[in-house]
Formats: sequence, C-alpha cells, structure tokens
Amino acid sequence: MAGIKDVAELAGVSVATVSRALSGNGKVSAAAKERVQAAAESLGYVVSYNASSLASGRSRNIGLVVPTVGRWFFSTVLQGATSALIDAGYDLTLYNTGGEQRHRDSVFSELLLRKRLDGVITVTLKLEPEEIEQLASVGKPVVAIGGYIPQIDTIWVDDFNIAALATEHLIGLGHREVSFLGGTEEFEVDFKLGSAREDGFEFAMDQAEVPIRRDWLLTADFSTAGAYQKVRNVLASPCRRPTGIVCASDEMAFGAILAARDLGLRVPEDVSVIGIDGHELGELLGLTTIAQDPGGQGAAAVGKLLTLLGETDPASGPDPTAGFFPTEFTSRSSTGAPPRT
Amino acid sequence: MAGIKDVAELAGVSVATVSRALSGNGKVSAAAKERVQAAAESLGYVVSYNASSLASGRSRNIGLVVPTVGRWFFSTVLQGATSALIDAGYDLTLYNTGGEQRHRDSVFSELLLRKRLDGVITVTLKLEPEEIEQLASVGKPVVAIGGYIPQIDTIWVDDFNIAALATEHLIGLGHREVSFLGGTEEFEVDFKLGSAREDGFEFAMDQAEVPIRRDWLLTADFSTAGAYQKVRNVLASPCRRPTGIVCASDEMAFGAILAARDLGLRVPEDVSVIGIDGHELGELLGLTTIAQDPGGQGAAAVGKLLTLLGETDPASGPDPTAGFFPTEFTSRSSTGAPPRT
DNA sequence: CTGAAAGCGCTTACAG
DNA sequence: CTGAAAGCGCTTACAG
Repeated sequence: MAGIKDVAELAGVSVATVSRALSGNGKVSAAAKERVQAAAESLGYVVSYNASSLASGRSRNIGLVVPTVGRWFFSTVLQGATSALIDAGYDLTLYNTGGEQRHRDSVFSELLLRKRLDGVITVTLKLEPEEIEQLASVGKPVVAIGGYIPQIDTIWVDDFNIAALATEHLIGLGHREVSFLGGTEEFEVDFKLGSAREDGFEFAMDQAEVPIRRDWLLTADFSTAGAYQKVRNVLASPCRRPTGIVCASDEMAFGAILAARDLGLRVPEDVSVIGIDGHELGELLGLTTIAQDPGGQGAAAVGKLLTLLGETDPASGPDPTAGFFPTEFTSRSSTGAPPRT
Repeated sequence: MAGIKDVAELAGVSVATVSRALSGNGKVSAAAKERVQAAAESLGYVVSYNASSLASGRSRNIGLVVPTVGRWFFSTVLQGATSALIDAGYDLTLYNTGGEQRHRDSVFSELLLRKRLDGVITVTLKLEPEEIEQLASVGKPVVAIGGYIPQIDTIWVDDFNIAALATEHLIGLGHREVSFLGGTEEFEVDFKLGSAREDGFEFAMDQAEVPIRRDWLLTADFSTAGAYQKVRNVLASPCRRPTGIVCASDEMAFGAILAARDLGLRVPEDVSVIGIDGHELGELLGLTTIAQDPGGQGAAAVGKLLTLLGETDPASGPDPTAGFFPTEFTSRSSTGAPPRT
C-alpha cells in the first residue's frame, strides 16, 4: 500500500508535486510529471479517496436514490447512470429505500447530507419542501428523474400527455370500452407518476366523450403478476368487459396480455393492450407502447449532474432538464380495432 | 454543517468524548453521553464519513461488482444485498463493469484496492490468481457469488447438478430429443456458469444414454429476446425438432416458451421447457424451474462479509459459504410427457 | 471516565 | 514550477 510519500521519495520530489502531477491541478514541469507518473506506476500507487476527499472537499462519488431495483424502469435507469459515470471516473453509491419510509428518512438525514457524495440523483422520490431547502443549504447538486420537483433540475417525461396519447390511440381505433391500469396508492407515493398518467387517461376519455367506468380504473403494484390478477378479474367478468386496456407500465401490460391469453382471449382481436415504457420484452410480445428510454434518462441525469459539478463542457448539447425527455410511440401488434358486437 | 467541535462545545465536553459517545467505542458516562446525543440531535450533526474513515481505517462501505444490472439474476442479487446492508448501516458502492474488460480492470486496480471500501462482493466475476493475491495482501475481505474462486469465500449453487437435475426431469418424463440452451462464449467469461450447466446437461444425457445432438446445443446472451431467436430457429426446423429444452436461465426459458407459442406449438404438449432461476414471471408463464433465490444469495454474501468484518455475531446461523446455496425444484406446467410420434 | 494531542493521507494557498 | 506547512474532521492510544 504505497502512499504519496513513497511516490514523492522515489520520484525525488515533494508530496505537493506528486499531488499536482497526478491530479492535474496546478503547474508541474513535464519532466517532474513524467517521473512522478513512472514512480506511481511502479509502486502501484492509487490515491486514497478518503484523504483526498477530506482535503479537497470533492469525493468523485455520487449517490443514486431509488425505491427499488427490482423493477425494469429502475434497474435500467441504474444501468444507464453507471455507464455514464464510469467513463467520468466517478463512483456510484446506491441507496435503495425499498419503499420504506424509515429507510427513506435515514437516507435523507444521514446519507445525503454529510456523506462522501458530491451530488445526488433521485429517482421518483418525493421531496418535502424542507428537504429541498436542506439540500440547497448544503450546496450539493441534485438532479431528479421522474415527476416534478420544484427548484430541482428534473429529467422527466410528459406523463400526462403520454397517457393521453396512449388512450387516444385506442379511441382512434374505435374503442369505447377502455380500462386504465395504474399504480396502487401505496406505489404512487414513491413512483409518483400514477396519478399524472391516470389524469391523462381521463382527460383523453373526456375529450372524446367516452364514458369512464370507475370499476375499470384498476390499480396494481407495477408488477406483471399483480397486473395479471387485476386484469384477469376484469376480463373474466360475465358481463361487459373492456376491449382496450391502457397500462401505466409495460411490465403491467405484459400481465394484461398474459391474463387475456390465459382466458382464451386473442390480443388484439378480442382485447387491445397498450403500455408505457419501452421494455425489451415488448418486442417479443408485440406490445404497442410509448418508449421512454430509462437508460437514457439515467445517463442524462448524470450528464446534468456532472455539468453542475463543473465537470463537463456546459456547451455539450442541449440542457436535458430544459423540457420533457423525449418519448416514442411504438406501434406493434397488441392494439387493433375492437371486436364487433 | 455542524462539526464535531460544535457538538463538543454545546455539550460542554471534548471532541474525544463526543466521538466516543456517538460511536460507542470507549467509555463515556451516561450523563455525558446524553448531553452529547442531545447536542448532536439539535445541531443535526452527522459524522463526516471521510474523516472518520481516514482516521479509523474503516469506512462502513462495501463494494459490489457486477457485469450488468440489466439481467434479473444480478438486479435481484443487488436488491438482496442492499436490503441486508441498509439495516447494518453500511453503504453500497456499485461497480458495473458492463462486461467490458477495460472497466473490469479499472475496477480492480483503482477502485478496490485503495478506495473507501471495507470489503467487496463480486458477482460471477472471474479473478486471476494475482488479483486474488492482491486482494489478500490488502487485507480486505472478499465474498464471491457464483462460480468458484479458490481461496475466497463463495456463495454458489451447484450448477452442475442443477442442470443435471433439470435434464433428468425431462428424461424422466420420456424425452429423448432434448436441446440445451446455454450462454454464449462471450457471456460465459463473466457469468462463468454456462459451462458448468452444460456439463451437467451432458452428464445427465450420458448417464441415461440419450444421444446428444450437437446442433441442439444452443447458446444465447441470457436475454429473452436472444433465446427466442435461437429456439425459434431450432423449433421451426422442418425435420426433427427437440421435444424438450433445458435452459440455463429463466429469462431464456421465457424466450423459448414464446418462440414455441409463436410457432403454434403447445407447451408442454408439443415441447417442454425447463429453466433455472426462479424468476417471478415464471409463475405466470407456468415455467418449471429450479429456483436459486438470488436475493437470498446477495443477503448471504452480505452476512458473510459482515462477519468477516467482525460486525455480526459469528454464531448467527450456519456459514453460508460452507456448502452450496440451496435450490428448489419447482414443477409447473411447462414440462410434460413428449408428444407421441 | 475524560481531555490534549498526534495522526490518518491527502490538497492547496502561500511564499519563493 | 516547487516545497514547507497548515488544515480537512475525525479517532484513538496515552496519560491522567
């Protein structure tokens, strides 16, 4: 475990020069720099991040707060963020609150404020006004993904209009019996998108003057299995059943498709299903969806954070927080005209 | 940003006493402790981890190295590890090599050795002998998940026998035309399980004296979509096609099932599919599989690491590295007798 | 049980 | 361009 002193000795310079040569801060003669690098190399010296952070106040480490890592959206955001970060030479410390308030609070009070973090990315995390203030007072940049948080740079898709668009797609195909599958109350707290999407659905339905049936406003836990149960119940109804289902996520849409199949219903001849996400599996299952590229969102959040930290050229491309993150309507075989009755 | 001095001043004690009162190390009178805690509370004081780590040599932070986070096995391991860690008050720094050698090497040389880590968990990472030596020389405990690494505590399932068991299940049902879907060369490097599972398959086939067709030894990238293509090709063959497919992962088994369905083949009447993993979706798709509980493996690795760090009661339960991690054969509807010809 | 002080391994004004 | 030295905010023998 060679230290900076060992390198200085071997290179025949002071530790100050070693620090400058290796970090790139300050002036060092080419000759000295070369000797330092050679010495560091031969000793296998790597700077102690703890000491460096303590002395400089910068830790080259950013925190990512997620409610779970077990859902496609979040693991994909994480994947995108880590790739972007590794190239910048930053570490990623993961805070998985597990949706538990207790963990969420401790993340906040302890982990974010005084930890070894230069900045934080929060994913669909609801922040209280005083928490935002706290973060601002500490001076650590924060970038949020999902939902809208006042005063904080946010990467988000236009949930309301996406859901409205998905709904209009079904209405445009002739559907009048449309169900919406959103997130349960419990999940909306974290994911915080359920209601915007449901609002978009209701708006589109109202615009088209298609009546909304309250008992077709379903909710699930964003899992495929959860969605399967709910959709199966509604499709198995002996009375009228919806001919189209707008799902707030692709994973839930998969559940809807599987439920229909298991009931012997054909998709889309008997029932159309549309999702929101752009999950890889969607292609195999022929799912019509609105893709939102979570990996790109993760990378964009990293880019924005790095800019705030003064790392990247601020002129590099448009500000990802300036508007909504782009989405793409992807038409496949899970949607079609409703069955004639 | 109150510091330890502020707390000491407010509590009317020295910083040494504050440190001892808050960390629990060393003796402090009940009265002093109480005053310190009250002072810390009212100032919103949180210890600086960098300073603490530098001074003590312990950082309450562990590293997790994965080749990707976009595959179910890995995100589930991660989920299990984070839950276990958050309760212990440890941070988790994530190193996602993305399967790139360049990232993998930098993780090794820079990140692990001199970073703010007390220990490391590697998931299906192949380590060179000199790397193991390096780790040992630094004295940082390492626990591996998946595969076997000499001299390092390893949490792993019995890949060989699991695959053999899966194969025997199909043979026992009467199948003689059995295909194996493993990982591509490229993936085996990281995942490092492909060959053990293929070996198990071949062993079981040989034992039962069922001939192995080389052109039915398929490989894919462990993704559902990749598996779909390969299996579709083999099932679409105008000549003989396999009546059973042993898949090295559930996600690939999903691809196999979907490929069969899309070709109009019934599962299991026309073709049986068995996976390895225990993915949640397996229940919905009726997938017979051998569940290996990756979340539990992640938690077990954390537990082992914490023990090595002297954190937990060593007497708490059996050593998870003492044998193979338990797996569970889960019979569902994707396997049955082969079609009569 | 408690405090003064050294030290963890760097970074960075400051003075040359 | 370079070095001596202070300081980052803690922890922990050491001596009471």
